Parts: sequence; C-alpha cells; structure tokens
Amino acid sequence: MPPRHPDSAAPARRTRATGRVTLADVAREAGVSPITVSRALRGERAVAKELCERVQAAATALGYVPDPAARALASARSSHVAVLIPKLSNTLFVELLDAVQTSLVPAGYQTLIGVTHYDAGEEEAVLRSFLAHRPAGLIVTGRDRSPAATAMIEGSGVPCVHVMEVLAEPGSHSVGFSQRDAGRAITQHLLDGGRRHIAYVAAQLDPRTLERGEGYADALAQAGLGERVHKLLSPEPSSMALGGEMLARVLREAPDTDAIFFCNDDLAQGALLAALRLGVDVPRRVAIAGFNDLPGSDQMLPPLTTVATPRREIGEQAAQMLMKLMRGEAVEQPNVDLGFQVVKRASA
Amino acid sequence: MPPRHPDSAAPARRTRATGRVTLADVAREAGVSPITVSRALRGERAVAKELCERVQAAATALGYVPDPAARALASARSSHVAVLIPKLSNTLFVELLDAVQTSLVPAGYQTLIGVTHYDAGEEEAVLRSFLAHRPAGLIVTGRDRSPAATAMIEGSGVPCVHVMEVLAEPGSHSVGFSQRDAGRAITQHLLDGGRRHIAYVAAQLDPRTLERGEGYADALAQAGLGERVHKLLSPEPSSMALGGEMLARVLREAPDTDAIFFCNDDLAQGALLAALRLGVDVPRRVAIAGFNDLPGSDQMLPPLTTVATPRREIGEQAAQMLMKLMRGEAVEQPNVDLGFQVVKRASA
DNA sequence: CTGAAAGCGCTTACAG
DNA sequence: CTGAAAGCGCTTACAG
Repeated sequence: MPPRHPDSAAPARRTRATGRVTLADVAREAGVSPITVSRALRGERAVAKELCERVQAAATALGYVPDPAARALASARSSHVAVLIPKLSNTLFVELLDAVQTSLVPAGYQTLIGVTHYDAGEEEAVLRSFLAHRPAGLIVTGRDRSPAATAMIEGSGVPCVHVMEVLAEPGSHSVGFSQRDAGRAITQHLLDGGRRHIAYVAAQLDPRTLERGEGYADALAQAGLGERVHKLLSPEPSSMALGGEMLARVLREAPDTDAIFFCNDDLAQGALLAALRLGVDVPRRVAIAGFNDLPGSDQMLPPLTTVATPRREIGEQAAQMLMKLMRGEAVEQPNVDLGFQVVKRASA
Repeated sequence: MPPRHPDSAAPARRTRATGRVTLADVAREAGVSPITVSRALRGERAVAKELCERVQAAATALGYVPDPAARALASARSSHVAVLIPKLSNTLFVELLDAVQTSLVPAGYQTLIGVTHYDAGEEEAVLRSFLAHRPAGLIVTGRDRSPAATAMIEGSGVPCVHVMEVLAEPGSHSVGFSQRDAGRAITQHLLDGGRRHIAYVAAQLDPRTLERGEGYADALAQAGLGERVHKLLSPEPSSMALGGEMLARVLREAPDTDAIFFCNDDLAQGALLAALRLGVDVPRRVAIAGFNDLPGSDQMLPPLTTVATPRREIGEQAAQMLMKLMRGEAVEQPNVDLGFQVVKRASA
C-alpha cells in the first residue's frame, strides 16, 4: 500500500464539508474577501468594477451556486414567494399561478404554492408553515381570510399583494378588477338583449362569486326589475355537471326564466351541453352567459357569451408589484384595476 | 426622561436577533440542552420520555416553529420536494400535482413546482436552480429529459421518483402505467366495435403521446391492419380548437376514416363539438375516442369514450414512495404499475 | 440517554 | 470602496 498523503496524518478535523463550491472558494480564486464576493454577486453597489469582474469570472470558473439556505439564515429572508390560492381545480387560479411563476422565476424567486380549499383553518395552517420559511413576499387571493390569517400576514412584515379584487384600504396592495361591476356589465348585456327574467346561478360561493351576484342585482334594480332578482346558490364545488343540473332546476322551478348568468364558465359550459341533451334552444328559449372566458367556452355550441377576466395580466402585474416591494422600492399605484371585457358570442 | 434600564448601558452587543423563538429558548424553558430539544422535536429516538414531554410542552407554550433555513443549512437537506411537470395548462398535470401536494404537505414537506414547457434547456435550468436548494426529494415526469438533466439528478444524490410511466432500469423508482398498452387497449376497443379505418391524432408529441401511438399501431398490426396505420401528428400544443381542426382535416384527407383515437381528451372534446357544428354524426359516421378522462368528457354530446388514467393515485403513491426514500427506508416495489381503464361511453 | 463544541455558508453591522 | 469578526438557528459528530 502506498504511504498515505501527509495531510491525512494530520489530526482529524471535525469536518462536515458538503462538497459544494462556497463563497470562500470563489474569494480565494479571485483573491478577495468573501464579503466582496457576496457583494459583487448580489450586484450590491460599492464594489470596484475591476474586482467585480474578477469575482464574476471566478464564480463562473468554479461553477458557484449560492446556497439559498445559508442566504436565508444570514439575511432572515428567503428567496421564496408564497402564493395562496383557493383551489387547483379551477383553471382560473392555475393560469394566475402560471403567470406569477413565469414572472418570478427568472428573477430568482421560488414560488411556494398553498392551496386553501376555501377553508379558513387550512389557510391559517398553510400561512403559518409558509411564514416559518420567511418568504420574501406573499401573494394572496382576494380579501377573504380570517382575522387571524390577516393578523399573521401583517405581523410578519412580509410584503403582500392581493389579487383578483381591487382593495381600497390604506396600505393595501392589490391587482384585480371589480367583480361587482363585471357582474353588472354581463347582466346589462342580457337586459340589452331584451331579457327580463334573468336568473343568477352560482356555486362554491366564495366572496367574488357573491360580489358578482350583487352586480347582477344592481343591474336588475337599475332597470326597475328589482323584484325579479332570482338567485340560485349552491355551496357545492363548481363543475360542468352541476351547471347542467342547475340549468334543469331553474327551468323547472322558474319556467319564465329567459336568461341565466352563471358565476363561472364551467357551470355555463355544462349548462350549454345539458341544453343540447335536453333539446333546450339556446339562446332562443333561454340565453346563457358565463364568467371568466375559460378554455373551451369559445368552442361550445353555441359559443358562450361571457366575461373575459385578465388573470394572466393580474398575475404578471402582481409579481412585478411584489418585486418592487421586496426590493424596498416605492409603488406608485398600489391598487390596480385591470378591468374586464364582456365577450359577446352566440349564447346570449 | 426615566433612567434607561441598566441593561441598555451594557456595551452594545452586535445583535441581529430576529425576534423568533429559537431552539435555545425552548431549551431554556424546558431546562434541557438545545440538542435534546432538537432530537425530541424531530422524534429522533434516544430521548427519555419524560424529557420529551417537557420539551413538547415548552415548545407549545412558546409557540416555537423550527426555522427551515437553519435546519437546511445544518443538515444539508431542506424540506423541499421539487416537482417537475411539463405544463400547467394540461389538467392532467395539475391533478397530479394536487395529489402530490396533498400527500406531502401534511408530512411537513414543501412543494417546489418547476414547469419545463417540454423544453430540455428549461428543464436543466429549473433543475439547477432547484438542486441549489438541496431538495429532500424530486418527482419528475416520465423519462423524457436530456442526458445533462439526468446526470444532474443522479449526481445530486437526491431521491427521485418518476411518474406517469413505469421504468425498468435498475435503481429507478417510478409510479405510472404503460402508455403503450393503454393506446393499444383503446384502439382494440375501436376494432371490437367494427371500425377498420382508424386514425391516431396527436398534438404536443411528448414521449407518452408517441408511446400511445405505438400502442395504436400495435393493435392495428395485430388485427392484420398494419397498412392502415394513419397518424396525424401536430407539434402544436393540445387544445379543444386544435382537436376540431384536426377532425375536419382527417375527414377531408381520409374520408374513409371511421374512427379517431385522439391522444388527449381536450382534442377529443374539441372534435366532438366540431362534429356537432359540422353535422358529423358521432359515432355513426366516425367514432371518437380520447385519452385521460378529463373533466367534462362525461358531459359531452355524445359522452366521450376514453381511457381513465389514475393520475391522482400516481401522485399519492409517488409521494409515499418518495417519503420512504427520503427517510432512508427500503422500498419493496420500486416500479409500480397502476394500470388504466377503458371507459366506454357513447362516442365510440 | 444527554451534552459541549463546532460547523453549515452566507450576510449584517462596524470599522477603516 | 474593502475587510475581519460575529452571528443567523439549527444539526452533526464526538464524548461520556
């Protein structure tokens, strides 16, 4: 056996080396101190240009990748952004998430997804667990959460942007649109088409769904049809099958109905398909309108009239706003209304 | 002004205290050493029962929440599980993700989602960034990745479970089903129904889609219809609108076609709707079959015949298997085949 | 079964 | 503009 290398005869060091290339390695390679490397790599100013380049070169040469855990521990702030959404089964939220992620990932942030299932307890648990990770930022859906959850967010000091609704509270940050105005607009479209017995059919019943229902009632009241308000609300999760069932139920219980505004496109798509099965003529017998303009709505027979909502733009702009907040920059417009669009197709 | 508290006269300590309740606080409260607290809370054996309870009580009393960053830094392993999926716009992957998350979160793991957009470069970039976080585990879709990405995974030593396909390589871990067998089975169903001019229509063209196409060709060959293989493959992303277009194209270019197997239900749903618009009688003129049994397929007119795939079970079992691997436990069956089910409805 | 010491890989807060 | 020291809050590796 060849003699062992002299070093191995040295007193065993208590080493837990992970084999990673560290900041110290880069510093040694570049011939500067670790702090200078840290600053140069983060682009923190006050590092001489020449040193900066030397550090960059060394980091590249060694294939250095910063350790997020060490960074988080030292700075008391991670590179995570926690995103809280109610459900993954609603395409709307998946698209929102996709847009947020697309904006955040290239900037070096990691998205942590929390699904709350519209449940206050679950939301608090998720929030508690996320906050332990000291996220750099938070994106939450709407304002529908328990006082406890709200207190946790505020107490954490973590920058937070609300999405889907536009808030007005001082100090709040939000990107969305007026659910109520949107509900009113699509109802107005139905009224403009001569409909006078318009029902509002909703499921899931989250706050936004209820706001759309208020917009619906506003429009009827404004048209002098206040006593015609007819809401069919189901706490069940939204689905195409449920939409079909609710269509049948409305037509049975209120045969006068000449138009239905469904709170979400999946219900409306299901209703359209059920109408086809049942031989109900849409829009002649009953006009059908949806909400959100989800995938497939333009393919229905007849194509679904609905409200297009800018969830991708909401996700992008919320991410941009949050990045400003995380960098400590000023946000000139803290509550952004991105509007919506009534999409007139053949079903109403 | 009242005299300041004596303590504040002490030489300014260089403190960066975050205000968090730490392990040390719990140790002090319980009257034991921090290591004991660490061990008791992690459930690592070799802690006296009495001490264990004392520690638990102290932790609860102080509202202690472990710091994941410190934990990750000290143990060289985070509580993150990275999940790589191709797209968020395919419901299939969202459901898979949902199932994984539902299993992992209660066990204390955080899910990090990486969307690869079926792009090797993006997958490598995402992987590199995730691996820097020293994830405790990895879940990846299929075996479709570059050699570089595969090398990164293996080199990292992070436990990894593949989903959607069943692998056979020694040392691999996977939960899925045979895409090829499934493609063969649904084609066989079409053959059993007397169809003899069956086309396979696919988009996106990921490896699983191609495997289904091979299963389709297998079935035809076995029926002595090898020369009738007719594949229409589009690299475009899958969508309902595309399904409608492809239906029209097949019927125009190959009027003999009496059945179409679409590689995914969104295409098939679009085809069904297009058939309705065009007045094409399904299944009389042409039978239509899909794949995955996505939401809405049972609501179509006619209801869509398809292959139900167990993505939720795949997600759950992959999570369970991964947890075993992360705990260093043995996995008795490393490659699990969960099968599939041909769902016979009215469209074929 | 329990603990004192060291270390994980960074950044903060001071100095100069 | 640059650096030496300390510390972030845990766990590992040794001892006893």
